[in-house]
Amino acid sequence: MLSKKTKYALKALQYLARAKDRGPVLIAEIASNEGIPQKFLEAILLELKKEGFLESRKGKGGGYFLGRPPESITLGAVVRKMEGPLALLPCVSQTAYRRCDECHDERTCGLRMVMKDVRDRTAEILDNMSLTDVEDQVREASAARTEILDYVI
Amino acid sequence: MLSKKTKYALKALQYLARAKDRGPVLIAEIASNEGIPQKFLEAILLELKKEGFLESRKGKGGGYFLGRPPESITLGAVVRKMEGPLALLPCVSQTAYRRCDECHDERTCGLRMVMKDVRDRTAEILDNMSLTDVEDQVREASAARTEILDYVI
DNA sequence: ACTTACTCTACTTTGTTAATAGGATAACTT
DNA sequence: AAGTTATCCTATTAACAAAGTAGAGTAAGT
Repeated sequence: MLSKKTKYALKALQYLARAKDRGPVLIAEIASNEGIPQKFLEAILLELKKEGFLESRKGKGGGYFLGRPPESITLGAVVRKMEGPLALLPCVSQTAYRRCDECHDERTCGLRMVMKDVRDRTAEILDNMSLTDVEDQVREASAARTEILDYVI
Repeated sequence: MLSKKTKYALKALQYLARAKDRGPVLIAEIASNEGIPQKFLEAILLELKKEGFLESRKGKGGGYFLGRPPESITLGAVVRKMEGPLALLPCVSQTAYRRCDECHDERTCGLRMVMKDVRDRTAEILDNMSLTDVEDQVREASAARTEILDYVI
């Protein structure tokens, strides 16, 4: 399971992607609209800023906004930053490889082969899914729902 | 990442799958061969027994052995038992669904759609991978390695 | 100067992970 | 029946991470 911190980070980024033409957005606005504790969100946004995902302005008219175009921010990058490696075992992580100390021979570890497969598929999905892609999916899904409703009515 | 507990459980089950024609195996043997703290492993095996994956006999000649045929024990089932749901968000878990309290509308949550996809692919791999399948994969990989060596020599 | 809003440090609470210690119980052997 | 073997069970622990909270500091606009 993703931690709440990671989920909050993703929600906030999506919010800011949707608001990208409105200028800086207040932490308070994101917090209240997305149901995130404000103080906790402050820390999260700061972390995202340090990574370059976000920028901010202080004082009146200030707030947070995307630091890079939304199509260049992938869920994979965000999850890795907040949660750590996608892999289920250290020995199959691309970004944070570590040997399993109990393992005799990595090359013939069955568990490793399976978990590598899981990691690769997860990475394939998350690394190819940008904030823009997510919004597009939402729009498609909403459109499909509306069509169904039209048909029913 | 999987917890060590889960990894130990999987290693122990694989060990017992390989030893399935040798009768009961001592906790101490598994612990020393797989590099697992013995007392910790005791608790893990007990848990696996309660779930029906294992059976045991006490006293001399006793030990642990598989409670079901190895082809019927999937990595998915073991991971779910030891680690909890495969899903990255509670709202996409098949086995332990729970609403995300901050979420406005589950049907149009972009995050949910993506994470459902990740869950489904993970489940597809792990639920179709039995202890026997893992061993078969290992054998295949070893055979391939040997062929390459033969070729090189 | 005043207000606004992000920034930073420190702390708390709660829960989980990864064990360890020690005795109880069951089964087999002699 | 006594002794040995090996699992079973309860309790405790240290270390760490998750999910916040409190409060003062700093930069920017009016």
